[in-house]
Amino acid sequence: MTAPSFPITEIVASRRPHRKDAARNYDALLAAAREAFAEHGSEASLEDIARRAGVGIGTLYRNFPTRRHLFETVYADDVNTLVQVAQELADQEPWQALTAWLDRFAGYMVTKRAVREALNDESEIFAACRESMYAAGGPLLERAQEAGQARRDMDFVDLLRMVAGITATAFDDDVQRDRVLSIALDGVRVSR
Amino acid sequence: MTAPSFPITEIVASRRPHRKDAARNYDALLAAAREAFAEHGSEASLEDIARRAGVGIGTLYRNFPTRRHLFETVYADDVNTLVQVAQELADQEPWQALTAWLDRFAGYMVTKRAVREALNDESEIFAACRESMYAAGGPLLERAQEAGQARRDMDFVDLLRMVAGITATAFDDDVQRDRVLSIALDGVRVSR
DNA sequence: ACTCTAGCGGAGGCACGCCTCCGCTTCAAC
DNA sequence: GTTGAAGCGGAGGCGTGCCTCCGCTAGAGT
Repeated sequence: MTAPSFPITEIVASRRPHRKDAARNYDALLAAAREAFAEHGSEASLEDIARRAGVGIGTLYRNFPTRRHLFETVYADDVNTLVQVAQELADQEPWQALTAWLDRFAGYMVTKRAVREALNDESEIFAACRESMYAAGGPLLERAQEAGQARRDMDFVDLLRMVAGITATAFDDDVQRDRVLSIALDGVRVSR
Repeated sequence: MTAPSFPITEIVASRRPHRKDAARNYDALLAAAREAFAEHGSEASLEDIARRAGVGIGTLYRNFPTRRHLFETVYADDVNTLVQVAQELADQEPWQALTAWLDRFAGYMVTKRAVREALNDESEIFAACRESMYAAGGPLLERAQEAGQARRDMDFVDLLRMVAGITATAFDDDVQRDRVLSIALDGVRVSR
C-alpha cells in the first residue's frame, strides 16, 4: 500500500477539456454516466450513456477511451465528496460523527450496484480512491473506539463492507433500510 | 398474501421429463444454470448455460421456455433445501438454531448475486418461495424473541435482507465475512 | 472577419446473445 | 426388430453493444 501518486481531487478537473462546447459535453457525459451506472451497474451500455448525454458515441470515446476511464472518473468524483464530508464532521461527537458519515457513504456512492464492484477493483485509481476514503473515514472509527463507543475487534474496511452490503440490497422502503442498518450498527456499538 | 397454489417441493420433479436422455439433459441444464447464475447473476447467457451442459440451445428452450422458468426452477430447488434445514433445527437452542439457519441461508442460495434480485421479484413462483421460506424460518426468529434472545423491533424479512446484503458483498476472505456477519447479528441479539 | 484545428457525430464492421424452426436421432412400446 | 413420436442440436435471422474512422462543424486566436 503506497500513497496515491496523484490527488484524487484533480482527476475530474484535470481531464475536463478547455473548449466551451467540449466542456459542456464532458459534464453531460459524466452526469449521464452517473445515472446509467446507478441503474445498471458498471456494465451499463456506453451507447445508452452517449444517448442520454445527447452526444455522439465518438465524443464519449474521445473523452473516455475505455469504460474504465469513465467509471473511474465518476467514482473518484463521489469519493472526493465523501472525503470532504469526513473533514467537516471532525468536531462532532465521535459516535454521531461516525454514523453521520456512514449515512453519507450509503447514499452518496456512484451507485449501490457499483459500490461493491469498485470496493474490490484492483486498478490504480480505485486503489487510490480507497486509500483516500480510508484515510478520511478511518479516524472517525478510531475516535469512536477510543471513546469506548465502538467495539475494537473490527476495522474500518469491515465496517464499510457491512454498510455497503446492506445498502446495496433492495428494501421495501427507506424506513426498512434505515431500521436494518441501525440494527447492524448496534452490533458495532459497545453495549452500554 | 395467499398460500402458494402448488407445493414448492414439486416444481423440479414435476417438470423433469420421463425419457432417459431427456432427464439427463434436464439435470445437466439445472446444474449448469446453477453454476452460471452463481457467476453472472440471473442475466447469465443462456447459450453459455447450454454449452456448459453439453446440450443444444434448442434443448434448453424446450425444457425452459423462458429465462425465468429456468431461474425459478433452480431457485425453488434451493429454497426447498432451506425449508428442510429449518425443520431439522427445530429441537436446538433458539438463538443457535436461528444463526445456524441463517448460515445455511447465506451459503445455500442459488447465488449471492441472484438472491437480492429474487428476494424482490414479483412472480408467482418467487412469491411462493418467499412464503415457504418465511414460514420455515420465521418461527426460528420468533422462538429466539420469546426466549428473550433476539430484539423484538424487527421482523424476519428485515433479518433476511440484512444477511442477504452482507453475504452478497465481496470480502477478502471467509474469515472477514463471518466476522462482519456476526457483528451485525450482535445487533439483533438482545444485550445480555 | 478569417482561419485552422480541436472537436463532433454517427455510419458501419464485428461480436455476441436471443429465440425459432426443422431435418435428424434415439428411446421405448409393442 | 420395427416403428412412431418424443427429443435433439444448431443454423440463421434479428437485435444490440462495442469501437474505429473520417468528412463535417464550430470555437478560439489573431
